[in-house]
Amino acid sequence: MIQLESPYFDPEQIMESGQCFRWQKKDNGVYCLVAFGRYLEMTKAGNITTFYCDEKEWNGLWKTYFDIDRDYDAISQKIAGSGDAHLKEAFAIGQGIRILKQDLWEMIVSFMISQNNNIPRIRGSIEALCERAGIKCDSGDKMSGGNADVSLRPLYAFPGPGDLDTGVFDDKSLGLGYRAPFLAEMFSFAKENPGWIDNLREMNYEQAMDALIARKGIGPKVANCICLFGLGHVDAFPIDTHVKQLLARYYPGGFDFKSFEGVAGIIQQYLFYYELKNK
DNA sequence: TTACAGGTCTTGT
DNA sequence: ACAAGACCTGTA
Repeated sequence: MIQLESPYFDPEQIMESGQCFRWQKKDNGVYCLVAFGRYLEMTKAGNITTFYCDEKEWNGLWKTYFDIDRDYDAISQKIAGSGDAHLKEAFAIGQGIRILKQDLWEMIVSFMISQNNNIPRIRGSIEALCERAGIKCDSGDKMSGGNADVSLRPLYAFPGPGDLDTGVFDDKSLGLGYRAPFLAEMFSFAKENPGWIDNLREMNYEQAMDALIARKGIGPKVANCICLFGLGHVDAFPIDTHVKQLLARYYPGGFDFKSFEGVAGIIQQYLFYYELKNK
């Protein structure tokens, strides 16, 4: 196992910050997730988070996924030194949030599903797609305490572009609604153009935004989420219905983006989380 | 019944 | 360029 001591890591807050849809909290307080085809469990006690994996897997995969190398203390100090009282409040509530570096393709599909939708249905649709593809994730033997509830555990890897039949999206039980044709088109496009995804990784923020928005079913908000959570462009600042409301209410004179250049996307998560907590 | 959910597309000006 | 209106569907 791996242990991390930091006030800037909280599984509960990350899970509720809306950037990931496949994390789960089990009855015994264990958090679990599937990413990049791997299953992982975590627990938190005080400022110490325990990850149930070995050092090789930690260094090769999760360290990047959890954004471990970023200096969140510097962000904390930047916020403390700002004159933004609302942001300070938000950070006090959600300082355990991090920007996950998630699988790019998974982010594209997940946030396409998220448009004009609610969290429970988004999660249901995503999990249903994973089950439909039926690719077992590499999990097995690493369950904390050996008491994992298999019925709750996400068992399937996220399907790649070629892992689902195009007809699957017509199935109403997936709950995709009017987004189904967008997704069918994206899956078939990505399958026929395997270089498209890799090219996105080589682009800067503006280029990636243009390439993403060119696809049907991806607008500015979804593209920003993909840039932020899948490409690590931390200047991306997704403006959804909640952020729009919060900006109008707490920043009527305009938000000071210049002061937070280079971390705007992370700031957005604190604000978003705080807004949700207050509703 | 209506409104809303981490929006986007299409159409009309 | 910008403003409506439509859109699947579960939940309150």
